[in-house]
Amino acid sequence: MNAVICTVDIVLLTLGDEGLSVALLKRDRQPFKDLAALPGGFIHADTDVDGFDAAMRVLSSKTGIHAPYLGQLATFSGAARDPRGWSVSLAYYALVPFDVITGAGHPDVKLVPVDRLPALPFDHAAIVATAVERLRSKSQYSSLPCFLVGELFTLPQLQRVYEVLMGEELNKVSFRRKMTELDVLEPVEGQMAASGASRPAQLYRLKPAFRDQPGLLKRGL
Amino acid sequence: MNAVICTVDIVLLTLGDEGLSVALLKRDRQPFKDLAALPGGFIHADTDVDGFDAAMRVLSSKTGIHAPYLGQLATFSGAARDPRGWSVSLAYYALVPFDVITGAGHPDVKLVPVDRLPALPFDHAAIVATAVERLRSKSQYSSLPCFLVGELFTLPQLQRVYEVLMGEELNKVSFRRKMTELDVLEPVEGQMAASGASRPAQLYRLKPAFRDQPGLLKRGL
DNA sequence: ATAATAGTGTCTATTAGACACTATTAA
DNA sequence: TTAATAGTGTCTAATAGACACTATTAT
Repeated sequence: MNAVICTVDIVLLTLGDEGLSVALLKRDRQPFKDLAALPGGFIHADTDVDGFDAAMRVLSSKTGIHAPYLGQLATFSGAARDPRGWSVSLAYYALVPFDVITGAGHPDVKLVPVDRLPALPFDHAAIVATAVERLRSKSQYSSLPCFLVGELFTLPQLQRVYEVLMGEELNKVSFRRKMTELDVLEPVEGQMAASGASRPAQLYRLKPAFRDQPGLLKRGL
Repeated sequence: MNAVICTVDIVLLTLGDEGLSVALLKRDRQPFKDLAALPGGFIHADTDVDGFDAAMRVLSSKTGIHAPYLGQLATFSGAARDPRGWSVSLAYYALVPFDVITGAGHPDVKLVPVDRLPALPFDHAAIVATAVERLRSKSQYSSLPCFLVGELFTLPQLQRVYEVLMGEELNKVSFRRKMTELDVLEPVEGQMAASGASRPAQLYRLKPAFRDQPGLLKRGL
């Protein structure tokens, strides 16, 4: 009755010069050996506490990255998605600042813009699409995009992140009102970001209570 | 490496006189035999196409009910949730009009208000809580609650459903504006609902395109 | 006619966006 | 000083809610 392959797959997203990108890894075993795919692996029933724990293990062992945000995405399952048999993939999505990936210096990790994906094995294309959709949706009404910037950031930087995710320009006054309403940021006193030949911007960071999970707005934008 | 129990559990929700309620079934086997629990069962890797297919099978075989809405909720997993070992439960939630459950006449199915749940086996209490939260959240900005009323309904009936789910009274004019904006309903010409000694209300039904999935609002409420 | 609830027109309050103005830096 | 971008005050537009009025039924 039961002969199900149980795996975890991670959609590690970041925002770089080429837009929203996903981390892909060359597969080191069959099936689809040597193809670029999502970082993933089997559930280790003897050592993993639960799916989230397995996701953290897979993410850090395959990429060396500790993401500030890691959340359950959805579960992809069925007889057709893996040639080895009926399988379940617990898909998680992680958000991480660009320089955390480049800085981790894992040479196998390739960042690929989500709108220029190569053909992916299994149903990984659908998993990535679901993750992107989830991130874009949550960007409408939460502070989730804050996990794509570094620990310290300015409001103009953050606004540009929101704008890329939402695919539209945002009103500066409204955006700042919404950030105030979200109430997840605190200014870092005295510090300013060095920009070009213009006024430097106030630096902010996430309030401690929101470093692991986003804050939510009543009304979006 | 793999010895994972793969199951499906269904949170079947409906709206009755006692408020939002969940369908529980007396377990017919160990563990927790004879305790009330969510309808669930093992994945049948030899016959189920995928998790959704397994959820439909479990729902109809255990309760005899075909729900107008069935969606993936989340996946609950880990070493501790099932005494038999490391397990994965693909949790789905289903919405169904009250009279579909009572009319199906499955005597084992007990409807229990979600705010007066008995102690439940496994992590079923957490699964139900997640489903209720999801439904309440989606009620803010989608037509999901429409799946809790019958095929034909009036706007005052639907508004009462939204009010129960959201736990607050809604402005009649605003509610109707939002329903118009959602654009998922069509009036059933000529028909009126028989009420008491007052003006009968126009009957509506879901537009065919929205009979399987809800419509969404830009701005909530 | 009266009571009861459905449905709508319209005014007011709240929220979002446009726009302009001041602030602060490098060159 | 100018150029460039940060940050804010304030007016206008859009949206949501309050309230009252008309509509339609049973008694």
